[in-house]
Order: sequence, then structure tokens, then C-alpha cells
Amino acid sequence: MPQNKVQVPRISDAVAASLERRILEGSLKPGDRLPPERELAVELGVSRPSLREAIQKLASKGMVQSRQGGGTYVTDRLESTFFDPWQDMMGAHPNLREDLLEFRRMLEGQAAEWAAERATDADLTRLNQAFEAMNQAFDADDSERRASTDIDFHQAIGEATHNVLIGHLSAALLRLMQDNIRLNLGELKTIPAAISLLKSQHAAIHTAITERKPSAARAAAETHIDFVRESLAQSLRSAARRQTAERRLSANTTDFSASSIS
Amino acid sequence: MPQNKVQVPRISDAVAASLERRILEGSLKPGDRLPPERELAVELGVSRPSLREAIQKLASKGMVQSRQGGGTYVTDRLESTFFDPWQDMMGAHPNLREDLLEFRRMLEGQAAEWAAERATDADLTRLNQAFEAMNQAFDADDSERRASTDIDFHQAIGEATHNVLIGHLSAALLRLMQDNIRLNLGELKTIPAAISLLKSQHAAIHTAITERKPSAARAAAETHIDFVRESLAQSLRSAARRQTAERRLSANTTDFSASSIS
DNA sequence: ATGGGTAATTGGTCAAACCAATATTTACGG
DNA sequence: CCGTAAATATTGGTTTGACCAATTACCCAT
Repeated sequence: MPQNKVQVPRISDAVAASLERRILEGSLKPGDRLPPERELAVELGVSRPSLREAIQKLASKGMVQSRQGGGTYVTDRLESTFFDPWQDMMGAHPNLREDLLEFRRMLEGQAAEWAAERATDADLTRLNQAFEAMNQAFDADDSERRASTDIDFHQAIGEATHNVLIGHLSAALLRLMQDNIRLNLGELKTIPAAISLLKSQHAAIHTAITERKPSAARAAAETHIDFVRESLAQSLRSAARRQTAERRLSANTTDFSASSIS
Repeated sequence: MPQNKVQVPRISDAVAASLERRILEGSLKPGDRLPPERELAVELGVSRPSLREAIQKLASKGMVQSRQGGGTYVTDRLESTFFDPWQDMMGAHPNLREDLLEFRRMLEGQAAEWAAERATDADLTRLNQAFEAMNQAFDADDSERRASTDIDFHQAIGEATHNVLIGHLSAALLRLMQDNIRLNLGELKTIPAAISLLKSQHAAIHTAITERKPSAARAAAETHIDFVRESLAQSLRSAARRQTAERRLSANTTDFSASSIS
């Protein structure tokens, strides 16, 4: 009964691996919608049933989600498996934010350094696009777009390191931090001075990577995080003062600690 | 773009759940052969593609195995079905292992450096305990204890950094790597020379942290990871050679037919 | 009996079509 | 002019039927 023979390669496995690789490498980001099955089948040169079997495999792994009539989307389970518990924890223990920023300082610095060393021309093109989009979003007064393009920019850097852990972690941590900020501060104060400073910092990172100067890139990234850390601490202090004042006005204990997302 | 609506039940999910239940309940024991797809399809009242999608789901979970012309069998090692998406991803994409090691080199280096700077006396006490326990486990020939005490030691370092992200992440990544090694290589070659080298490397990290020499601690940690990376690559190469030799004996014409993917 | 060759079995893949839920566009009415 | 509802297009879900390829089972000649 035992079957020692070579396993015949299944086409659905090859397709699943191909899609999985695209997701891991970041060309299919979490939240992205896959092309329609009929198109994707043609593009990959396989029949629709085979494509569907591959998609079902990925769906059973929780990497994609399909809705009839809607489309098939890449889930963010990859990041959430690592950091879903963290979101709750961040709400309960705000001092975690400092740990996160310290960690990000190391991560983003290393990412910028490696990106400057290893980025291919394609990587630089993507980085340029993300950089331009982010600058436009920063000029406009759309905090939603600002946040998402910021993530895209840092993720583009992460992908240029050619290390999937860096790419996913840096994007996940940035997203985690942004969500946490939105949760706890509502809207971060966007004073024009900070905006322009952020823009110049991003530009410094961008040029250092483009000109392939690893140590300069690392320094620029670390400076950027240091600034974020400092200005965030400042905002928190003022927010705390405001809350204290409000508390003094009305003996009203508004305490919300359990904030479970996803 | 958000999908708040109720998910439509997919028939392939229902079929997969049905088969999974039969397997877990024991009416389909490990090693059993499923009925032919055509029969099973009519028995379950679904079409063959739907049945196949369900089977692919189970196959991707490692619960069944199919051979063209042979049949579909319930896999006999149910206990090895891990639910960690990163785990089977590492199996599918071995180059992830290199990414992981590169990432760990940065992480462990930074952890050792910060630990040397910040460890309190209590931290050092815990670190000493973990260090002693690990040494005992390495002297004994208990690979199980060796792995767990190794995790404990690195986690003690992580905790001494007073950054929860570092602590949890370094332990999680080490565990992930150990599981992956166990899964792919069975038992890692434990040549005595490697054992004593590992012991001395651990001792170097331990002393550097105890004596509060941050840069020495970082260097020792990085040396340690470099050694692990090199010896792991060596083991993988020899394993690959062994597999090649086996393949050569059975003179199988390896056939690559899936070409138009990606 | 045994060996080899043939036929039946069975998973793998593809094609075309239709259904159902969703998304998008259009048209209508306020 | 805007908002809402109907109509249309898009897209995943499912079925049928067919053919291919690997495996297994069978049968016959030696």
C-alpha cells in the first residue's frame, strides 16, 4: 500500500505557490484585490478550475478571502497572527508605545541601510512612486491618505531590503502604531512645521537610498523615528494635560482600556 | 470597499468540513483510501470540481494526500498538522530561512547590546539560571530540553532589554526556527564539536552581558547567529546531497511540466 | 506459476455554460 | 443639483462533460 513514488506535480500547487510568493514578496499587498478569476487564469495559462483549486488552498490557509460577486482579497492575517494580541496590549499599557518606537528605530534603520545596499532598479522605481504619492498626500489635508501612503513608503523600503520579515514587520508595526494613535488621540496634531519636517526627513531617507549610501540611510531613518518619538511624546503630554483639566472640571472618569480590533 | 455582509456559505467548505469530521471521528482512519472522486461526488450530492476544491483544502492542511491514478489517502501523521501559517510558509519557501536568520542576527545583536546596558540584578539572576539550565541540557543528550532551555536563555536576554517587543519576538522567531528545523531535517546533526562551540558562544554572550559590555555582547550574539547560519546551511547541503544520491539510485526522470507559471 | 501486455480505474486538467451575489452605472424623481 | 432606485455589468460559485496521464488490476501466453 505505501506509495514511495515521486509525487506528480499538481498544477494547482504551482499556481498556489506562485500566488503565495507574490503575496510574500509584497507585489500583492494585504487588502489588495486579486484580478478576476477568468483573467488570472488566462494570465497564468491555466484553466479556471485549476486556479480555483489553488485559491481554495490559499483560502484554507487564511491568506485570501473570496466573496461571491465581490472579488478575492489578500488578508492581513500574516501580520495579524504576529501582532493581533499586541493591539489590545498597547491600549492597556501605553508605555508599550515607547518600546515599539525603540524597536522601530532599530528596524527602520536596518531596513534603510539594507535597502540602500540591495535595492534593484525596480525597487527604486516603486520607492519613487510611493515617495511621490506620499508627498502629494502630505500636501493635501487628507490624514487618511497620509497614513496609508506613509505605510506604503515604509513598506517599499522594506521590500527593497529583499527580506520578507523586514518588509512585513515594518509595515505591520507602522500600521499598529497608527491605529493605536488614532485610537488614543483621535487625530494627531498636524502642525504645519511638523509636516514640513516630516517631508524633509522622508526626502533624506529617500535620497540616501536612491544614492546608495547605507550609513546615511540608516542615520536618516533613525533621525526620522527620533523625531516621531519626540513629537508623539509631546502630543501625549499635552493631551494628558488636557485630560487632567477636563477631569478637574467634571468628576467624570472616562476610562476605556479594552479596545479589541479585528 | 469594506465587506460587512454575511459570507455566503461555500459548498466546498461544507464538503471539506464533512470529510474533516469523518476523519476526526474515526470513520476515516489514517491510511484509509477515500472513495473515488466520481463516487464520492454523487454520494455527497455535489459536482466533482466542488469535491476537488474541498479535497485541495484538506490537502493543503496536510490531512489527505492524492496520487494521480492511485487514489486519495488520509495522511497518517495527523499530529504534525501545525496551524502556524508562517510554519508551512517556511517549508514552502526555504529561502525564507535565510531571511529569518538575517533578521535574527540584527535582533539578537541588538538584544544582547541593550541587555548589557540595561539589565538589573534581577535580570542577571534570571539570566544566570537560564544559562546554567541550558548548559546542563547541552551536556545531557536531551535535544528536547536543549531546545527549550535555548529558548529560555534567549528570552531571558530579551527580557533584560526591558523591551517587550524584543523579548517576545526573539523567542517567537527562535521557536519558529527550531520547529522548522525539526520538521525539515528531523534531527539536526549534533556533532560534539558543534555542541562545545555553541556552549562557548553562549558563554561569551552571557559573560559580556554580565560584565556590562554592550558592544562585546552584540558581537558575541552576531557571531553566534553567524555560526548557526553556517552550520545550518552545511546541514542542508549534506541533506540535499543525500536526497540527490537517493534520487540517482531510483533513476527517476524528474519532469518539469508546469512552466508557464509566474 | 510467471511474466508481460492490455484494459479498467482513478486523479488531473480543461472547456463552456449558467446561477447568484455584488459592484457599477444609469435613469428617474425630489 | 443631488440622492435614490432600477438596470446592467462584473465576478465568484457551481455544474456538466469530456479527455489525458498515472496507477492498478486483470488476463493470457509462455
